[in-house]
Amino acid sequence: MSPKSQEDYTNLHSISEDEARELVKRVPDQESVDSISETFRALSEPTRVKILYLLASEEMCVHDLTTLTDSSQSSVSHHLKILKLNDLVEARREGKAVYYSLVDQHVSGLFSKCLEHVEYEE
Amino acid sequence: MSPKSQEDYTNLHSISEDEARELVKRVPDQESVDSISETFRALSEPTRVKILYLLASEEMCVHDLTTLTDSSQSSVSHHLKILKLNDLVEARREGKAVYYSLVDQHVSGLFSKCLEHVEYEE
DNA sequence: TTATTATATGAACAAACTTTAATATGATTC
DNA sequence: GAATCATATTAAAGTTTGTTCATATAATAA
Repeated sequence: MSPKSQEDYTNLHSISEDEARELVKRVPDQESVDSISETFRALSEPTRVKILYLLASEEMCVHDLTTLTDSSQSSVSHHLKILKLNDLVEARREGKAVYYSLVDQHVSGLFSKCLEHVEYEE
Repeated sequence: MSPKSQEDYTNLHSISEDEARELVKRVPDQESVDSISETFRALSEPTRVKILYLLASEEMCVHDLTTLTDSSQSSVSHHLKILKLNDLVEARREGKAVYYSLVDQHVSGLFSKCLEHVEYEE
């Protein structure tokens, strides 16, 4: 798991100590686990999901994102900041407007996978 | 976006009204957006991420998940409940123990995609 | 039946998150 | 430079989330 995690695998019930060691190897280290969960957290809010779906097609200014997501300007700005901090979107300024776009295409992949799951739940 | 969302696309800045209508069609309806963000929320906590990585290999009882994630029994139970409510894991009882396992393989796919992104950020 | 083991649940508290309102900053136009 | 437009930031308020502690339930063993 991580260098600091305890490694006392005596007292396991459903798996052996050896299995435990193998399984734990397949869990990313703590830093990666934290990055993964932070990324998912950035994707865990409806307005942010909408923003990313809109940006999946093309870049857009904040004003238009505000209109199309039916949220307040301030709220959209806050959400964009969170997405940016997680390297999901990037911004470029052109005159008074700031245009946001997706950083990479992994996001779209994540959404497809997530939709597959959601639809699987039915 | 959703049947209830406003559809006043006059006053857009960076895209045309027609583009707006096209883009909005590509955003899932509100219910799907909510499901997607809820699923991501379930994945947005480090202990839950670890649990899912462990279960990706094989089913496991709560006690062993508690040991391997280095969390308290109560905390793991609460997390498992959230994962179950989101149809990410399922449980079967065998004697005193309850064994949890992944519901489907989409989760592993989601993790790979997310790791790709996290590593891309570097 | 009582005790023990494994897991789940409920309440309480702190920490984190989201929204709003007000204001600040940056860029353009008059 | 003053006014305006687009976006960002800050602080405050309300809400949600995660942990812990205590306790409940379920199954088995003594």
